[in-house]
Amino acid sequence: MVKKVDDFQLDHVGWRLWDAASVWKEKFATEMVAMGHGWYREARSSIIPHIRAGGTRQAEIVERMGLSKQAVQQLIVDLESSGIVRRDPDPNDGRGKIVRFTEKGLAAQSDGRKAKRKVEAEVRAELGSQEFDRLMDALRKIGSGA
Amino acid sequence: MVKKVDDFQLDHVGWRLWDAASVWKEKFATEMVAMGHGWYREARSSIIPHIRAGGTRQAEIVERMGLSKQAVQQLIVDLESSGIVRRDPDPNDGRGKIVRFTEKGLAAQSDGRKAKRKVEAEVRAELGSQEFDRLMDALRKIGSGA
DNA sequence: TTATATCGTCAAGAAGATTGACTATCAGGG
DNA sequence: CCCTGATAGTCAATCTTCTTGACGATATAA
Repeated sequence: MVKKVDDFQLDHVGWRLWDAASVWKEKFATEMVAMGHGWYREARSSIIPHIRAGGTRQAEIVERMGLSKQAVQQLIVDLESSGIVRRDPDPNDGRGKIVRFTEKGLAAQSDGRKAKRKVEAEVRAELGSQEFDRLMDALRKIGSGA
Repeated sequence: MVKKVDDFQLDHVGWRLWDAASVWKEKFATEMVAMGHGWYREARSSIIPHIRAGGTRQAEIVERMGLSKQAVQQLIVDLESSGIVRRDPDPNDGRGKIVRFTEKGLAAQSDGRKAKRKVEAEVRAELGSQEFDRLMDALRKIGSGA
């Protein structure tokens, strides 16, 4: 199925942003699957960039992602059962847990970066370097300010 | 809750596009609610721009939206029970149904256009007209081609 | 007229996220 | 040292959005 715009009222920034973001996600997911990460799914993978090399506390991931702690937990549990991350108790806080990559997780993270670079390079080629940089500037301006 | 980027790996086109699209959606929803459309929710409202003044066949909406026909139907049923649209049998095809706006629906569509213009104007003001136009060009290039 | 395809519907369920209720732990003030 | 209140994580139930599967009715073409 193909989305259409033409004669209706869809040619505005909001839709264009969403559409472009969708294209990006699809390309990225395709790359990840091609690299053998069959477990890859949007929601799960959205956690990955929030885990530091040395591990990140669950509460910090919650804060960073802007989701409820329960939602984040469910995603982490899924990633855990897929062998992407593991959780250790926080030595400095008996309540806390630290989320760390497993070997498999580190590989996924590395492939994720590879996929990101590849898709980004495609977009840059499509637009030209200068226009790409201008796009990024504009997006940063109208984004959430992060 | 606030999303964060800083020292992680989130400053790339995909995330920026998604983030900017999120900001847009939130602003738009806020406008709609402010105009009294309490029924407004993202999924439901995504149908509205696909209904023509003279009505649109359900099957055409399905094709345009790129969702399953069942998903589209559920959204239409919801809109119907909120009094936004009604459905008449298609006089030219005993199988088909034509989705039309009610009075309330026409008002919502009109307010939707108003909200769109308002939010778009905000973004244009933030970027400057020239940069805004360049952004739109770039987004059209990297979008789904519609 | 008889296949075949299309249009819409009903039902069940997966995926992602939410809210509410609860336990364990921490940190600060008496 | 012991309350009090805030924080970290968990468990359970539920909501929204969308999917797949099965189906009846109508259209189209051989």
